[in-house]
Amino acid sequence: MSKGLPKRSEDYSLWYNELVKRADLAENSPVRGCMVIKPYGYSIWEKMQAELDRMFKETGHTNAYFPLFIPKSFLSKEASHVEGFAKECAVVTHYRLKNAEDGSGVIVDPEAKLEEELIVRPTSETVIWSTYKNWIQSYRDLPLLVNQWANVVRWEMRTRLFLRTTEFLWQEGHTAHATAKEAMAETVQMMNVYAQFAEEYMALPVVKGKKTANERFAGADETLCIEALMQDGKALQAGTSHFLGQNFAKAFEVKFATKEGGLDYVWGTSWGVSTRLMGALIMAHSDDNGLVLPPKLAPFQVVIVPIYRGEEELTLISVKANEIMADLRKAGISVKYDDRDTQKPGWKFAEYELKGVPIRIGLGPRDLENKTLEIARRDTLTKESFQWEEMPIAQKIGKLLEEIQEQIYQKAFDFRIENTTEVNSWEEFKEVLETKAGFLSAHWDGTSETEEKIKELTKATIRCIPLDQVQESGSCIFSGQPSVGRVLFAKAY
RNA sequence: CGGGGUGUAGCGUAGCCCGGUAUCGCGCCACAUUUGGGAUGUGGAGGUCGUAGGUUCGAAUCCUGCCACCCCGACCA
Repeated sequence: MSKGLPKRSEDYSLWYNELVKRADLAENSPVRGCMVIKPYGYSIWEKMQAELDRMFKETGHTNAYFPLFIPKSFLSKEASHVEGFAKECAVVTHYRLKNAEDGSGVIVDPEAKLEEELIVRPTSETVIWSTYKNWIQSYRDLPLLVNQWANVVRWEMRTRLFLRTTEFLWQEGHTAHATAKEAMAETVQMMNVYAQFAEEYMALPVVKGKKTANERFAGADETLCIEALMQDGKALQAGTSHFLGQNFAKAFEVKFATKEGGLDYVWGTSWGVSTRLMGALIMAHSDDNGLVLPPKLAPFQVVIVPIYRGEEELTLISVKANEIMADLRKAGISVKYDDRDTQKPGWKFAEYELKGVPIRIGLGPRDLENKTLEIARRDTLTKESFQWEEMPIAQKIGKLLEEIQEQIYQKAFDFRIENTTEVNSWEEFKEVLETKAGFLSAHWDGTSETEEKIKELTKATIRCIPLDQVQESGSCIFSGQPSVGRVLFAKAY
């Protein structure tokens, strides 16, 4: 039992915030809305980065880095883009400080005003497309497949650790193509990469879909997304992939000589996932005892806790523990041996449960005598006694890790199925939303007006038009107008 | 940015209404006994009471501004 971690059923938000802090993932910083990502939390992010980066490279992308600052004029070149981001931009107006004459400290030097203000990037489309103009002349320069790992700033009204912070870390892919078809294929491909990552590594089942015009990225012609369901029944947009059409190419005059000898604007995409995925990971699997991490993303997959009285016992146990560690590491399993004498075993058990370590091995004199190990699973909180002779330890643990990865996915998947409800009337819609929440699969007439009205009345939005949407005729739950298929509604983070 | 709430030691808090220099628990340090689910005892350290002003002989307490955090709206990955 974790000491005083709030219960999910009592106060989900409080549970989330406390968990993030107590599991040493992140904490608030002195700057409003910004967070310090602590070493344990950052290790998880690094694991995510490593897998995503590998997947991006396997699909032909390379990394580059563009500047943090964007000239103000760039932002206004694409009309809907500036409209979407203008209200949440941090602006640099001066480049120097000086000592106040009254000795009260340091002040902004009014002499050092910038001629053109700089925007701290909320996203990098503009600065990247202004650069692409110089990189692209011919169809031979295409496709251009670039990703960058960066921080961005969006001055949000309300922030929450990982889910919405003023500054966040992310990756943004920006590609340029000769044809719309190719760009669209890229957009779809990257959504699939995200979905695969979420499901295989985060053990997070997602719905792949298309955003409605209302929810689309500012400057995109089409936005694809992956949507996940959290334990409190709210949806979380976990990643987006945008088909930009020729919007940014036109705004930044990016033309290329076609194979046929013509001149055309290039077609673009952009796609990103952020540290918000950390929030999704935490909320999807964790319980009232703390974090539950999927083995594929855990900073260490196994922790060995020695149980001993006195130096001699510890020495004997450590010999066996080192042997186990060597075996596990040889099999590619990450393991930590916590032989600190400063904390007691019970304390360590609780601590590693809070931190979500998938497997804990207890090793004491009784085990040495009986040739056993105590193996405890974080996801089910069950313990078993393992005989050394039963099978090689690396094989045992390897199998168990796979099983855990699979089971937490399955648990989240079952949860999503149970919490996806088909509704067929406005009354039913409102009732299910209030009593059960989750995804509501319902007919919609396809108009923004209806979507807005529903949002206004219930706070629920259309999370996506699922890619696997079944074509069936029905009538809109709100307007009664004809509809060709169901879309997913939910309250969202 | 609007409404509500909170801010006192690393963390959680009492004290505030009714002004007199801060309570308790956890944690921390030392020693001893302990170690298979967050040990026990004894001793000890640690506080510009979020911050800047104001009122007062005197402010954690009363007043004002600011900052941060939480909840509810509007905004959003």
